[in-house]
Order: sequence, then C-alpha cells, then structure tokens
Amino acid sequence: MPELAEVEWYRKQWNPGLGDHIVDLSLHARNRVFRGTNTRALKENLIGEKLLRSRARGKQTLFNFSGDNWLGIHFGMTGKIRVESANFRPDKHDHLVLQQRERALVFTDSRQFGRVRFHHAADEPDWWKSDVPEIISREFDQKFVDQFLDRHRKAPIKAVLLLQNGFSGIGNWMADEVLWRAKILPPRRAEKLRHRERAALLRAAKFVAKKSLETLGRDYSDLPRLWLIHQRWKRSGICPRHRTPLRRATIGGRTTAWCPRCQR
DNA sequence: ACCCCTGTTCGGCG
DNA sequence: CCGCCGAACAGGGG
Repeated sequence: MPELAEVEWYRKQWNPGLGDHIVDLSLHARNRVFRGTNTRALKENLIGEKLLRSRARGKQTLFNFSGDNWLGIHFGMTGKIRVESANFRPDKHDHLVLQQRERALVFTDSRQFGRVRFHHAADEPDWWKSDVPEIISREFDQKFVDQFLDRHRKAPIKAVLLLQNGFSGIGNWMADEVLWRAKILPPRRAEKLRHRERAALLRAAKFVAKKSLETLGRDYSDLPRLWLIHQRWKRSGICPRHRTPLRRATIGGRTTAWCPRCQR
C-alpha cells in the first residue's frame, strides 16, 4: 500500500506503545527485510529501552528509542505495522515483533521488498539524513520542481514523479492522480512540459499530498469520491470528470491510467 | 495455470 | 560517464 499518506498512517499504528519499554523482541536475522542490518545489535540494544517518538518522511519511517537507539522501517510494496495483544505469536511474515508488557508491536511484509534498519548513536542515522524537501513543505517550490525536471528531461513525466529524490513519497497511484489533476499526459518527456504545465504539476502534487494526509494519513478514511484512484484499477474505469473511459499502458515500468480527453 | 501488483536496486545498453 | 529501461527480488490474490 504505502505511499506517503499511508506511511503516515502506518507510523501511527505503534503510537499505543509510546512511552513503554520493550521487554522482548523476536526476529529472524536471515530474512531479506534485515539485509545490511546488524540484527544482533538491534536485539541487544533495543530490549529494555522505551519507544519515545516516531516520524514519517516520504515513504520512510524512523522510530526513536531511549538509549540512543533508532529503528528505520521502509514498507516496500506489502509491508505494514500494527499492534497486537501481549500474547501475540508471530506468523510466517511477521518479521519483527517488539514485545511490550501490554502489547506487541509488529512489522509484517509478505514480499519482503521492505526493509528494517537499526542505528545506535546519539545522532540521527546517516541513512535518515536527507535534503529532499517534503512535498507539503515550502521548500518544495517551482524552482525545485523545474530543476528536477531539467535533470531528468528525457524521462517520461510519469517516471520522474516516481523518483523519490524529487517527489518524496509519491508512488504509482499518486503519480497518476497528480498527472490527471494537472492534465498532463503521462508518457510526455519532462523537457516538453511548458511553464504553465509545470506550475499545474506543482499545485497538483501539493494538493494530492495534503489531501491524502488529511484523509488516509489521519484515520484511513476515504479519499474524495471524484479522485482517479477509485477508477484506476477497475476493468472499465472512467474519468471522474466526464466519464470518458480511461486508458492504460506501462510507462516508467509501471501500469499507468489516464484520461485521453483531459490529459494532453 | 497465468497474470497482476501503491517499491527499489542493479546491470545492460545507447 | 550519464541516464533510461527491463529484470529481479518474493509472495498472494484474482
């Protein structure tokens, strides 16, 4: 599921455990989600510590524990986190369980495209440090978008929207939503976009990010009825504006849906 | 059985 | 060297 708003919602799922100690922890070190991670250090350091706070940025999350401990979770395609009761027994795809006295904090990922990282130091981990502005921030402005499009001028705009160095937290459905709202045809090369279209792209990206965070990100309630997302995976999806049948093709390696009448 | 998938990385190739 | 693109990763669902 996870694009920025869904990631924000997932992040909050562990909130019931804020302020409580980790009394035990289970994981399988060989699982792919722990690639590159020192799982022994993770286990030895985290047990006995308290979950203090968490953050989401783009598709990444960072959980901060007492004793200078940091846990980073990326959800990939199928990762998710949730809370279970204290007597929870992990199933096959429950790769990490942080046991607290009153509950279990669980990370699940059937396909294991996600990733769990660990860092033990006073400072934030290097892999969390980033200069990429969040889409809803003031730093994500026309100048930033224009420069990013110029750096990827030969790529289809759909593919550019999926690059996390520029459009942090945008994934496949959000990219289609943004292009539909900005009325831009997904296969067009970034260099072909006019000033007016670049401005529309910026506006649409901010709008979709903000509105998604206010609905999905807050309590997983429904996105506005007239958004493209409700149509894009239907066999005969239609444009929410005027019911024109949507078109579909693979662009930037991903299935893409668009309205041939609205988007030029 | 076969095809699809809201993500990322890597190697080939132009 | 740069950058685009398809394959690979791995499993579940239609």
